[in-house]
Amino acid sequence: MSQQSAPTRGAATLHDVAREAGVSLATASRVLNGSTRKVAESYRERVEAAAEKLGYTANLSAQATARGTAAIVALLVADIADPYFAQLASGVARGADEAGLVVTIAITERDPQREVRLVRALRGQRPRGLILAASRTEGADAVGLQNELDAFTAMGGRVVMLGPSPADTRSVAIDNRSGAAALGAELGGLGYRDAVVVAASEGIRTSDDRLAGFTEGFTAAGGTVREVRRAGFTRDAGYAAAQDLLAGDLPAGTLIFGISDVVAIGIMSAIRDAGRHVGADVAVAGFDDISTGRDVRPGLTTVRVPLEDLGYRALHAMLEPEWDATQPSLPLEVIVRGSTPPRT
Amino acid sequence: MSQQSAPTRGAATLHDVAREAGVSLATASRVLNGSTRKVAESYRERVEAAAEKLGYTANLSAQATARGTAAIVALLVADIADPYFAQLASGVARGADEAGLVVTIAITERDPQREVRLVRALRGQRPRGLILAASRTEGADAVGLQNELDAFTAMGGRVVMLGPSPADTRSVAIDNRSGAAALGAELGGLGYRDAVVVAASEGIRTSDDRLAGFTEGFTAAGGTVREVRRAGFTRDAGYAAAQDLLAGDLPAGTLIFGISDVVAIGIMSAIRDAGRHVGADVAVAGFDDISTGRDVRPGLTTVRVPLEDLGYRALHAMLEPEWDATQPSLPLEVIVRGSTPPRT
DNA sequence: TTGTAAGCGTTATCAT
DNA sequence: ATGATAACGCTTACAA
Repeated sequence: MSQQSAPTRGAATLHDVAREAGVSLATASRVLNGSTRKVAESYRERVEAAAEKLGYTANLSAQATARGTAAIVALLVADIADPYFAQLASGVARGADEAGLVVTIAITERDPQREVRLVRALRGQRPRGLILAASRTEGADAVGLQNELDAFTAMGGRVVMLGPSPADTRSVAIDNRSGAAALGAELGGLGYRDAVVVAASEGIRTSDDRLAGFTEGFTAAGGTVREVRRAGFTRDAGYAAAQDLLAGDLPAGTLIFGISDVVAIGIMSAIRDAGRHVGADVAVAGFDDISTGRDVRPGLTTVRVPLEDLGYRALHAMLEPEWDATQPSLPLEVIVRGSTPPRT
Repeated sequence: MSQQSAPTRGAATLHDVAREAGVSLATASRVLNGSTRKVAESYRERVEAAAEKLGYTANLSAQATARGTAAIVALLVADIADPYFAQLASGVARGADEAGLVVTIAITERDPQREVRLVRALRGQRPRGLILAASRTEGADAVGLQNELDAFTAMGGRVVMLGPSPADTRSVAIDNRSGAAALGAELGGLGYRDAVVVAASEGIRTSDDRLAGFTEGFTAAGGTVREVRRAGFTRDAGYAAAQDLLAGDLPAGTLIFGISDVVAIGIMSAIRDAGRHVGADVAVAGFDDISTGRDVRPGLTTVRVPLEDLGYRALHAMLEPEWDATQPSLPLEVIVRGSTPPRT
């Protein structure tokens, strides 16, 4: 029945239901849409029957206009095809579903300007909250974003950031630094002595923290970070960086730490495409433990971040009436797999 | 600034803008929100200045109530963490962005009943359209869904299905059958003689078509499908099925065709965890060409489906005023990688 | 407990 | 070209 778009109006309205049930609009509203008010059982039944009969669904937009806020949570991610964000989104969606919220998703494409525009546009939905994954929190772009976010909170919206965030912003963070330090220590303990880090550009907190942590842990365990390569957070950036690295002379036994699993997986592919062997020849480690890491061979050594959970918690951080900034960080766990065999 | 929710109404309204600019509500509306009507340059400027000054953003809900339809497209996927759906979603998001639409996403968890509930809930948003990926189109559950969808189209909404769909429904489909046939033929040509297919349950069109096509092509090329294992569309289902298969006696040189790449990747992992070798020992092929397939080793032989593109096209199929059912299928291409080396 | 009616922020019709 | 003003579908004091 995809006939040429009919007069648009077709759905049964609350009005229709009320008439059908022979009650007032108010009564119908009270029984159908969450209200604490009581209504007589007989009426309730009639209204429900009428609603069912007419196939009534509340018009969320109208509800939102009347209430001033919509049962929506908006999620901003860099790239939904990236498993990292996809897993995060999955957790957000689960939490939202439980809370009766609809999830609206927007893709920033890692473009800060675009992100600002998106926030502004999403603000128009009057969502209950905004969840931002991977946003710049420093630098020139950050202030434009912050203005937009302030406008949003000023009108009663809640903002949650995943990862590092300004002091007065709700956030769900992990301790990138100590996680990376633990990874560095572990790898040092395994006998690795030379490492190259493929990181994102300086000024990106997540990257900076992981780099600093790793260096700290690895150095303490007797290793040396020979070089830091600046790439992005994508698989292809990792691939390219590794390709470049391999073109020079990369001593066998070197460890490459990719700032995220996605990057690390790109690195692994580059190594193999260059005819070298991941593990025995060049070791690789990542961070996040995205599910793909289980399926590549050798398995990718990494730091496990409960991504789904993170998304779920972000949603709840948004729901919470009061925000307690002193949230415990989520547990991080080093997972050693075949990509970093013990060096003896 | 997450102080206790301030005066709640905080955002500047069109009314405010109009007053600030000293024009009528109507004029302000005409300037700010797409209207073909003309308004004098001097007014236009004043309104725009006022809007800028006040940080005005149109209230989409109010707009939607007034217009009767929201600038929203709702997307239903089984699981957003699954790369197949994530890539699809990515294309939808891109198209929506270009068209000035917001994407709302809902997760069905492969539960038909849940899907019906979700469609009903989403209907409440009065979205411009609904894009369904991987829905049952037959069986008892399908009728409940169809009712819900009919109600939606009756009120002017558009429905697009990805994959097989009822005759009068807009859809973007690929020719699973011939793609799988081409794959089967190619693999037969490579020298494979015995295959096991890990499919989804019977009655799921996509699975049925791929199975039928593969069997057809493989048989014609001189091979035999020894067995069909029923699993699901997930990585873990593939893993489990393969584990089971390997527990019996699976002759070396057997080819396992996973009904989708996600399944095939699970199969590959199971094979390796069982201490056997993918490729030389047991060959594996999949379908979809999700990006992960590039990063596993050996690379996964598959049929390339332009997923991102598919999502993008679905969005456009929704936008199209008239729907021409005779759309050409998207091109499918067999990609042979290391998981199915030539058998000599 | 139930109903009346005044909003909510926009759009769109109809005069001017 | 501009401006009143009646919808849009729903919520929510305030009455009854």
